[in-house]
Amino acid sequence: MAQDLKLTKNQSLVFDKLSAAPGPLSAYDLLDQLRDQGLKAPLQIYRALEKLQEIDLVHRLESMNSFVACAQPNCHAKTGLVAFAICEKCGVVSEFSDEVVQTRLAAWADERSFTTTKTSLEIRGLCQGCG
Amino acid sequence: MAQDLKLTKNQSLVFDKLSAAPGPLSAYDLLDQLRDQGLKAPLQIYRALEKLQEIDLVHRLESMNSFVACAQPNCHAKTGLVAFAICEKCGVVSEFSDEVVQTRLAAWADERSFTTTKTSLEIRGLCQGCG
DNA sequence: ATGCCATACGTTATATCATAACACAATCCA
DNA sequence: TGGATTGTGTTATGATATAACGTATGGCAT
Repeated sequence: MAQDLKLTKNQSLVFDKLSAAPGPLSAYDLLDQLRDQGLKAPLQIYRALEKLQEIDLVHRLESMNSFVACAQPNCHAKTGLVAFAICEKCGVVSEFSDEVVQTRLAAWADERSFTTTKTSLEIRGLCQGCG
Repeated sequence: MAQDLKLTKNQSLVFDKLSAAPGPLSAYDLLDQLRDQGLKAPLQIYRALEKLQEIDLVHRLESMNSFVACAQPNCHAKTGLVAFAICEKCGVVSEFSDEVVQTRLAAWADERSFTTTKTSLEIRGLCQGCG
């Protein structure tokens, strides 16, 4: 509910749902949960998600086709690297960032004149509680 | 065509196609290309891919729902970390591995008693030729 | 305010990716 | 040789994502 200032109605609905959720949600999970508020079609969700990702309020988890609210808005998205640890049992996602990894990958890219636009780093496994 | 020794017919067909391809292929790309050889249903492809991934001959690119043959079979899959740089223009995928990144992620996990089963690391952008 | 432009919205249809469930065949190996 | 495991073929269905179209809304320069 925080910085909804610039957000449109659909974007706010989607962001608020994601923020309140205990774990990642798929686009269709979101759609199901937002039918009450008048959303009816997948595109309404996907468009909101697209915008939210652009402004780094939401991240997409590539390995599970789902989405999470950013844990620290305006924080480490700027660093260019956001990483996730995903518990395959309880579904909890931990977002983190690591300078060393980031630097290392930047060096790899630089050596090869590779221009990075987006990096996704996802660790799957079992969290402390579930392991 | 290399170590097909243990592979079944479908697995070989899929692996050979992927090995010969200049870039990643989706399951349905593979299906289209293998209809001549008698494959008819998506499941035949997915099952072969599943097995090939288990034995580390094939990797899945999470960020694009497609698959590549492993560049160095029996090599850095063992290290527990395989990374990919994907050119969004020409589609070329570079597979690499990095000890430092791997160590760093292992440390992160260890500190939190997170048991890693699989890590995916994908860098998207433009390769030297396309940048 | 008026007009323009960019962005967002709503809707229908369709494309793309992936698995469930079931029956049968091949292979391993005790 | 027979039981277990793994692979196969097939049909059906589920899940994820985008194309294409027209309308509406909001910022902002004139």
